[in-house]
Amino acid sequence: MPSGQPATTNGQQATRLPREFFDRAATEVAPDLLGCVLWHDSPAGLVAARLVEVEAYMGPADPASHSYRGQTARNAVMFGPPGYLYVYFTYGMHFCANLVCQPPGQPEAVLLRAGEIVAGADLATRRRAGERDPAADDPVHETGTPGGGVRAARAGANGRAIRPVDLARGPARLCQALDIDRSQDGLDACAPGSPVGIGPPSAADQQALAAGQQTIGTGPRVGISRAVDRPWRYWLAGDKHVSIYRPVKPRPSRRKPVTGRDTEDGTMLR
DNA sequence: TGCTCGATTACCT
DNA sequence: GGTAATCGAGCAA
Repeated sequence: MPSGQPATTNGQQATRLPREFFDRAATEVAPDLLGCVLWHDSPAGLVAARLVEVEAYMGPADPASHSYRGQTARNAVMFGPPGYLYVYFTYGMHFCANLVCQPPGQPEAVLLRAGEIVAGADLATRRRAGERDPAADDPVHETGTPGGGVRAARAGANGRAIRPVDLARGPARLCQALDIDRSQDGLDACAPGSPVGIGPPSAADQQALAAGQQTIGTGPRVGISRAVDRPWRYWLAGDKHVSIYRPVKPRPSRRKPVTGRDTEDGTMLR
């Protein structure tokens, strides 16, 4: 049962990052989020991930940001107060989660790209394998996950085992492991009682970072075609849970078939 | 209203 | 390494 303020793996109550933590530029918040623990306490159980990779999106000044073109129904949460979860749907089948930064009206956010599952690994594995949460038997949830059926079919097709390192390695995988979708859009990660929250790094992580044993890598963001020169991606150097960097590649056109006549060379333009 | 593209992933060769 | 899957958002006409 969701308690809103879940116990950690050692039974203690989790501490949430304060809202002031997010009331800064996304480029300042992003590296500080590395090592922090994001959790979702759903009806099916608690899953928590230690963040190892994030990206900063800087609002109207950043052509790669969803808020670059102004406020819409989709990105409205970005324009609100800091510490809220902004979840969007992309590629027809994936969800990605962000944490909103800066005060209302300054739509900056940090994309959560990858993490290490530190609690609820069994539940996360089942979700990643395409199984629906047993507790999520309401019809809205059942149909509210576009692509879920595809994923389930694919995962079930060959029963390929999901390696623990791959459970939350990638923004969409992270969302799937934590069962985050558009129904979590707009949740307050800082509010006591919220099913989604984020806490500070473990003592070991804090020590390692402070002592310089753990360093932070920076580089260009993944999968974007604009503002590719800005090194606003941050990760824990050497961590095996960091996703694989793939520069964006222009896709060939996918024009729908035209009845009667194709193009000269037979290729289907988009 | 129709078209294009996308902050991705899994599968196949 | 290449590509299919899949559909919502945003833009142009």
